[in-house]
Amino acid sequence: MSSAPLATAFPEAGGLAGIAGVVPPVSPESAQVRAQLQLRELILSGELPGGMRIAELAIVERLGVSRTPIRAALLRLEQEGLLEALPNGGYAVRTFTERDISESIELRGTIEGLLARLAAERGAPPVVLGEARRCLEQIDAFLRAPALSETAFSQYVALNERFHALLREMAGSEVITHQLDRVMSLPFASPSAFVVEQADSPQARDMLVVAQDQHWQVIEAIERREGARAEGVMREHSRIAQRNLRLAVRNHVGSGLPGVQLIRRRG
Amino acid sequence: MSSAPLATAFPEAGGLAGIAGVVPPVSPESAQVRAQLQLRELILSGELPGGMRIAELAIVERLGVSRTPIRAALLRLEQEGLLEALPNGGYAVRTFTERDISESIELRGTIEGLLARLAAERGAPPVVLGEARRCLEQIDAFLRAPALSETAFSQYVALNERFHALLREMAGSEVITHQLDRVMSLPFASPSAFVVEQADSPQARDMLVVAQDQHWQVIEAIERREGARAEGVMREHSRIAQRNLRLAVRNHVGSGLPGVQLIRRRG
DNA sequence: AGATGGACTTTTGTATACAGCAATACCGGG
DNA sequence: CCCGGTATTGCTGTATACAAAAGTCCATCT
Repeated sequence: MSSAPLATAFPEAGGLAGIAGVVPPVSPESAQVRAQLQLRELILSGELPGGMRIAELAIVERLGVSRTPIRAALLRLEQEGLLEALPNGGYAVRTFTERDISESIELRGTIEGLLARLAAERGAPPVVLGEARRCLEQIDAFLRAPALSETAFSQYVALNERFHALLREMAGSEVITHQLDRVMSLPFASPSAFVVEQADSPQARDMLVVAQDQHWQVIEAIERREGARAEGVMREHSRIAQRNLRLAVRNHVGSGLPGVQLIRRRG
Repeated sequence: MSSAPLATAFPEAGGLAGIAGVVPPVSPESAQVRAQLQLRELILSGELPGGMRIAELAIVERLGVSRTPIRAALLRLEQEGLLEALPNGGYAVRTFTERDISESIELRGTIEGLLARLAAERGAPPVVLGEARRCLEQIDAFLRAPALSETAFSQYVALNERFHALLREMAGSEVITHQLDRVMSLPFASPSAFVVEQADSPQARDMLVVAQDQHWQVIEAIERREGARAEGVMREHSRIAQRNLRLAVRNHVGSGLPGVQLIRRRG
């Protein structure tokens, strides 16, 4: 607190960090981005529990950066939906009811449906379609095995996200894609949010088989210019996540799942 | 620039404002909010034309507030979609193609459709339904006149927005409503964006009659728990805005419409 | 005892200084 | 005349000082 003149000697590490060593010099990004990432990490890991008031100075001490980048990070996290602004200044860690998450997923499915329909109606670029097919073929290869290893699952997640990204690209709509990104930044709204959680469940593979079939049907619908079908399939596709959400909440699973502590019973 | 020591003598007005009188002491809000509102105003009025790079210092001089609240305002306007962040720091005023706007409207219609469906499926609170009916009856009263005055139009706009707000309330979904708000903050995505523009058109009243019919049909669908119908009507309802957009662009109308300068030919 | 007032503390809002970075312009050499 | 390198300038990122507002706690008065 009294080492002000020294601070500028550590411009990259910033403020107390270089002195107290509170934070290892982790990433080369700007302090703002680092603060944002670290804060998100702290929230999702449960160290900053849902409902807790966030004071800037506390974060300053914790992350070893000055208030300015912290404020920016807090603002961004608020826009992202992880924090809520309190009436008289300051922020609190937001909590989510099961219903909130369910609605996020429904919204995600609706927007993905819109994108799929647009892709079908306008026609998707053949290159992207080709990439999507190849992506799906890779998933097919994974699913050929009767049981899936841990790593197979995480690779599925990667391919799944890639496929969804390609789908967004097919519609060629910057505006809608951008808004979809916003929705997916909400906890658990992303397509693969609960996949890993179900990895050891006996029906886990079957669930993926169903999802993968929907992937193929969407591609087919888009190629055949069947807009309504493409939209419908994507909406239904999102409801797999709904089921997984319900399972996760029922079974109290998910101690390993980052962010579960933010789920509040009753809303 | 050189009056630094004096600045703190004008805490409320802030910095240069109290000295140069660049800005009348308009509102009692915080400097941040004021800056955000004024900046939006400057952008939508075309004083900061589309594509223009925004330097913080320039805004500081213009608004007479220090960099801190300006930065916050810029960040918020970026999230809002009016500015885009440049790769090497700083912002530029975003421009929109006709297609961008069309997609914003389509997205708005899709989300409103989702909300209408949810309201129908879950059942809307009778109180809100009642308010909506009364709102629509007021619009009916306006439309009884064969031709509409300027003020009648602006009152229509107010009632229209109120109706759409009530519709959002019916679904009772905070998450989705919040995202819809985000979408509607994009220029021209709001339900009444182009209504006023068509005020002097001969078919103006007819357009409103059609829109008002859709309003009633949505309410009826929600009351009868007809989810798919409610959704479909709301989607189609948004396409009136699509038509108005096309008209406005074709006729080069809209010199009075705030933000038209942001529409870029070709995308 | 309870309420009320006031001092104190905590926290955010705002202004501003400083450093690094990037673009640009200018100058010298080929 | 053109090219390359360097100085300059302007801008953002960061830190921090200061002020105002909100909350807190205690003492005093009713």
